[in-house]
Amino acid sequence: MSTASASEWAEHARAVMDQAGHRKGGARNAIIDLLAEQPCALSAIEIEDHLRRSDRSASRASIYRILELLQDRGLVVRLDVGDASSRYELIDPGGEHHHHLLCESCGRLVPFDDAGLERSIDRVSRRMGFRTHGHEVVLRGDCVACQH
Amino acid sequence: MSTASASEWAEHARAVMDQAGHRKGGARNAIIDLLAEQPCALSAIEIEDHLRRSDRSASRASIYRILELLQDRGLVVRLDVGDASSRYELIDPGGEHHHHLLCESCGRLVPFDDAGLERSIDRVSRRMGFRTHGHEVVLRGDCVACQH
DNA sequence: GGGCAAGCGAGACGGTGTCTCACTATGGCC
DNA sequence: GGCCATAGTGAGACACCGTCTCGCTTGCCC
Ligand SMILES: [Zn+2]
Ligand SMILES: [Zn+2]
Ligand SMILES: [Zn+2]
Ligand SMILES: [Zn+2]
Repeated sequence: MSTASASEWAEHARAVMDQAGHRKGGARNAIIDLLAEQPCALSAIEIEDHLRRSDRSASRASIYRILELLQDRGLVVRLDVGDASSRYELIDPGGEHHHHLLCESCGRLVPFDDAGLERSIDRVSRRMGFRTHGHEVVLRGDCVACQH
Repeated sequence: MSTASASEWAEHARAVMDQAGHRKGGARNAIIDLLAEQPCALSAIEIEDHLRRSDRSASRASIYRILELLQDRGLVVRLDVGDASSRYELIDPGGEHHHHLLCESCGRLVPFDDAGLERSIDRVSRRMGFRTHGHEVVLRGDCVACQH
């Protein structure tokens, strides 16, 4: 998620919302810009804090409302790693996505991607007869930095 | 999770707790028995409800306390599918485990397992240099019954 | 049986996420 | 540009899950 592709995503997101008939919105623009420059997922509370410290804050209700809108349009994905709060991150319009290791030592979320893993998921999904719209993989353990 | 292996697990769980120096406990026994007869994961609130309707209820504090104990001993696994509450299910002492499809139509949790998926997870974990203690895979979509 | 610590219950508490409702801003229309 | 309908937003009340405290109960060892 380089700076270039990040602002690309922001424009893409705004275009999608515009095309869907939504008016412009200050809070929504601020959230889109914030998400665009993140390397990985943010919780709703983290978004609230970041915005409060910037020049454009947003109320909690708006944050959840906007995140749900962005999810419905396929612009953002919500992921739950089980630490009492969901996190949100942008979806690459090119279809690329990644998964996460939750480090039990430092608590950080480490992204990774793997084509073989994606193929396995597709395969088992077909074998079971599911029609899947998405999936989530969370590893728990120690990241590279935390293996003393 | 047949009835036979379920009661096996209950005995196994009680033996592990006993060997770890824990005294007997009524609430703990009730929770172990309840988990043993479940085909898939239950939330803490569902456990509370089930027990309240039975002849041996347990307070919420005890439920969470006991579930954490069982987790620490590797008898139970907690999984989060993102609907605002964690769910708990027993771990097969033979090492077998499964993953889940969360059906977006009927809301049910459908278990499945797949050796290829497990291999992929091991492989990517090694490739990234993680030391993992566990993992979670959640598919979202429609189960077989919900594909009109 | 007596004593003590583990096990447990009841309820207060905190944080995340939802809901309502009034206010503000946007874009179409004149 | 000015008006209006309504989408967008903010503030706060609210609900829920999970945590914590603290006093009571129960199992276990002597
Ligand atoms: Zn990420
Ligand atoms: Zn994937
Ligand atoms: Zn299950
Ligand atoms: Zn697995």
